[in-house]
Amino acid sequence: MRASAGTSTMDSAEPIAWIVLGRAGDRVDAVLIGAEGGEIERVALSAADLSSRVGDWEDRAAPRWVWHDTPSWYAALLGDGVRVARCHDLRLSHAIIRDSASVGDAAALRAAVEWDGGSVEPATPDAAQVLFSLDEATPPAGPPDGIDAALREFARQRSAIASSDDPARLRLLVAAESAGALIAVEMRAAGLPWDAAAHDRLLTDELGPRPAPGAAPLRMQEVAAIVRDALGDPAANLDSQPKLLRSLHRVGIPVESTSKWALAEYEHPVIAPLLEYRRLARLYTANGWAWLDEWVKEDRFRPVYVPGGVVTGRWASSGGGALQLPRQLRAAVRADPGWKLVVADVAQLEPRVLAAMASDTALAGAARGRDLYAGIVDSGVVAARAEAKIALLGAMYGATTGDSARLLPRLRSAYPRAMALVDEAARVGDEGGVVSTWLGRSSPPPSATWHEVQARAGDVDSSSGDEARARRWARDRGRFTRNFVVQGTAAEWALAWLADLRGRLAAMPSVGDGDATARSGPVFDRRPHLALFLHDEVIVHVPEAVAPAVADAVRAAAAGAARLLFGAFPIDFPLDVRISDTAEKS
DNA sequence: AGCTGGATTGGG
DNA sequence: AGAACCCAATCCAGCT
Repeated sequence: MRASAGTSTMDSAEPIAWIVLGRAGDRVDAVLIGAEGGEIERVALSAADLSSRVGDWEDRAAPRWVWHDTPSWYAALLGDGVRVARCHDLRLSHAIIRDSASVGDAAALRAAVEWDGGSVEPATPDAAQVLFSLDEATPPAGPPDGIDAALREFARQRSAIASSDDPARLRLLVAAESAGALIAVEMRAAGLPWDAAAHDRLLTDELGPRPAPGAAPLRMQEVAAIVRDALGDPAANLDSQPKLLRSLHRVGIPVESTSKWALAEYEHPVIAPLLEYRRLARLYTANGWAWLDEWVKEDRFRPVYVPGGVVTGRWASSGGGALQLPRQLRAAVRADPGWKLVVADVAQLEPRVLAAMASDTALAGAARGRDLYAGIVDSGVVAARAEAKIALLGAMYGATTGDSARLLPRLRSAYPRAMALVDEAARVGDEGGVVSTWLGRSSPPPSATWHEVQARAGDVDSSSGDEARARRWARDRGRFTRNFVVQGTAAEWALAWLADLRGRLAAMPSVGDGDATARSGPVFDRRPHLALFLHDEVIVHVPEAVAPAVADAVRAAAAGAARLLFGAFPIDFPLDVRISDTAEKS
């Protein structure tokens, strides 16, 4: 290896397309690769130089960075103020390509089981735990981080993609997934602007002052006393489901569950205060002061996002409950002084994606430029918006009973192509097959147990119980694959939207010297940045002056995502976009 | 003591 | 009013 890339790198005939990184103790190995896949140069760096060298290469060559796991490289780069435009996350790409039904030969990838694990990043924000974990005898499982392993895996992946039925789509998918990995790290680094004082006021208004450790909040105690009074039992336990159930039975409420809906069936003085108690308890335990202390530091909520954490390709989160931001708490999401939030969500993302996947021009027409459900009503398919919604959701989720199932025949005759697509996905899953999203993410195959259950039902001496169970499992799987193709493709659209938007934000001018900066870290304190992503919603934290331009960029990115996935097919993805100080929904 | 599964409520 | 898909987080009960 040469000690330095020098200037010869930039003068060489072949431009740099990829730079693969790997670790070896305190050394970082970088391998520069040309567009044709040929190795241009190998460079050894000291870990201390990594950020400045990556920054130089990024400015001069704008390569796609290839690394084993995005968080374990990119978090430190961002901390040093280095942003990169593109990467190829080997771990995430491995999982997609390995399972994609479009890949002809995935045997080599399946054999490389060392790439199957999760990210090595800690699930908690506590840096001390990272240090301790390094001292452990058994390091946390994760993909290999050396250069040779990375080069071999990268070669396997490129070869497998080339063997795919549609290499361009699969390339698009791994690029989008990798862009998501960058964005997840960036959003954690920048954080969601969170007004801890406003959150505290909200808690105090609802629950009373913060209680001493071990004590319940005052307002919860008061409501609990009313509930116990109505139960005629001063010692009733309101937090244990079985005990509460027995208490309810004693006062003549024959519920079988203590859920909100079951209780709503009965008229009794205990019901209203009990529901109020549950609401307060939920707020206190899930998003109370303890949550605030743990997850909000210096007015930033920094959750751990897990790209690709859901089988369908949706993101998951680990800790903090980032993907369940309760409506009530949106008031605590607050832009820094001189900054605004651009809050945007897509109306009816999944049915629009379905219309485009199926080339269903009738459904796309109903969706054009307006509320999709209203469009279905206007087309005379059903009488009311609520019916349109329930029928379409039922079609995508696989409802078999109730109003939704009753309305399905009307959808089938109005939108035969869209309905055929989901019905076919259900049939394939029901029969044990694998289905794929628009870009080629495939559903996992049925488990060995699933196959055993089906096989047992086919035996000559199978019982009716065996057969009923096999049918039930088959139908369950059919509903899963039915939904998988739509939810998974919607996740791909959302990734494309996010990646396009990220590029537009990076191209916007940063704030001037006299303007307010945000408390969002070295890369993001002077420019608009993504602050939250929630399946079909984004929140961008922006300098006040550029808020309208960012709102336009969010819309343009949605149009870009539609073009990227569905080309010229006429499908709209209208957004609800608000410029505001908080993230509250209208 | 620590794990798992059920119940519940929150998100899409 | 619920059902039907994908989830996370909490607490409690019951188990090892």
